[in-house]
Amino acid sequence: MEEKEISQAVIGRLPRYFRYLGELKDEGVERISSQDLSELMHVTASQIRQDFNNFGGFGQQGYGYNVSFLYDEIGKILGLDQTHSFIIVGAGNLGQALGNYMNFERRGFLFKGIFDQNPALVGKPVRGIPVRPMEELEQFVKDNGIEIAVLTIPKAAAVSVAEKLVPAGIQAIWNFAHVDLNVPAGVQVENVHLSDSLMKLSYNISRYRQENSEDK
Amino acid sequence: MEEKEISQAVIGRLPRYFRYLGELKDEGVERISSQDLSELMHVTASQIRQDFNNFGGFGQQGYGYNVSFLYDEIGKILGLDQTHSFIIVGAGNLGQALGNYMNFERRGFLFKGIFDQNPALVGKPVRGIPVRPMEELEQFVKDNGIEIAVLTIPKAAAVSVAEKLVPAGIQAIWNFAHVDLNVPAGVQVENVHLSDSLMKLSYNISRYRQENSEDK
DNA sequence: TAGATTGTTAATCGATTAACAATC
DNA sequence: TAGATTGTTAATCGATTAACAATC
Repeated sequence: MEEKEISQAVIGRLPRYFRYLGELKDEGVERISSQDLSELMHVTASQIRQDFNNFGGFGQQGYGYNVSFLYDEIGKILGLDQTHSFIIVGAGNLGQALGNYMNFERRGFLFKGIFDQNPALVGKPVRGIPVRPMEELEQFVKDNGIEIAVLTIPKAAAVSVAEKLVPAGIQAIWNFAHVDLNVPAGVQVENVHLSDSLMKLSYNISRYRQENSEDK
Repeated sequence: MEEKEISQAVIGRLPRYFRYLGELKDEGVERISSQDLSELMHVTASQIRQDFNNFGGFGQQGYGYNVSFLYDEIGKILGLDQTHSFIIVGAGNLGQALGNYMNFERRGFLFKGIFDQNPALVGKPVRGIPVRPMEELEQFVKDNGIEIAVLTIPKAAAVSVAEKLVPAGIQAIWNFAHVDLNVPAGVQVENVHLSDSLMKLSYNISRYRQENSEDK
């Protein structure tokens, strides 16, 4: 029964495959070889074949991969054949921006509610859904079987909100707060630490400058 | 002269060290051993020492690491001892949210301008800075020596905007558009693909469910 | 069938962890 | 000095790449 665990390195590449295959599909491309895909995506053909084979044989010798089939299969692996309900906790700039971002819907992520502890924001509609007070958070998650909570609140608040969400039955947290959350195994956490990302960019700017001044 | 290249795996961990050290510093902690830090951060002490030693010896045998010193050093490595000017291209929900996000300033990232091709948005102030029309983008980058462009525009527009930014002298692109940008070496690109992140989360939800239904 | 291309095993590479001598 | 803890080398682990037999 014990399926071999797929490494997060592989998982991390799946969305990119999914994107390229979606584009190929839209262009009407029917089949593609690992070689052609590797040139398009700038990765090795070997890696592509290894990655896909983690999930079973999607291709055919002498033919390659059927674009549409492979696209659908990767979608299923990513769970995109199902819908996922989500709420946003924190109706500040970022929370509202994510609430208004329509593209998540297209992938089956359904925006169900948004919460804030600031009374001035409560009632304000975000994409037609009024901001709810924080007091209603746990009951709302329970009543509506919410799967994903998006945390766009300051880090001080994030830890305690996570602690409330877990017993309410949340299954996953998409964490934009700049703090590491400690949740039980079984609750998935995906961090988006924007300032970390910006720091990496900053490092690479500095490094490049240094390299090019040294080489003089 | 050839410095040994630091792997991106190491770079990717630096912001997290920086965050923990900043918190320790704020708490008034003066020194910490790799062992103690490893327990706090849930990584191995060995990795911590290896990571730091990529940049030279920051510690002292028998003592550990001076928190404040190490914090400053990592800040320097990340280029946070210098300021970086940035502009935002795309004044939609996400662009405005990032413009209003104050915390970047604290790390030396200075918000210099915001652009949009929608005439209805032009002139609208975002954190006191009026949205400029796209036509002014290149000249503005040149005139103000802008280092970083934040792309919060649809993917179709992102590729052509990047092609304009490069000759205008942009040094780095923080790319929120869901597309891979092809820029010359020397222009740093850091991608924030939110939907990819959400797909990973979705995968982990599905995987966990499967594992726990199989084990029944 | 012959050619093309996968699936998969083996080889390589790089990153992580362990171990310990150096040294504060 | 003795104890603690780094810096660094060696061992292990995992991920990537190469190679090729299987097969469409």
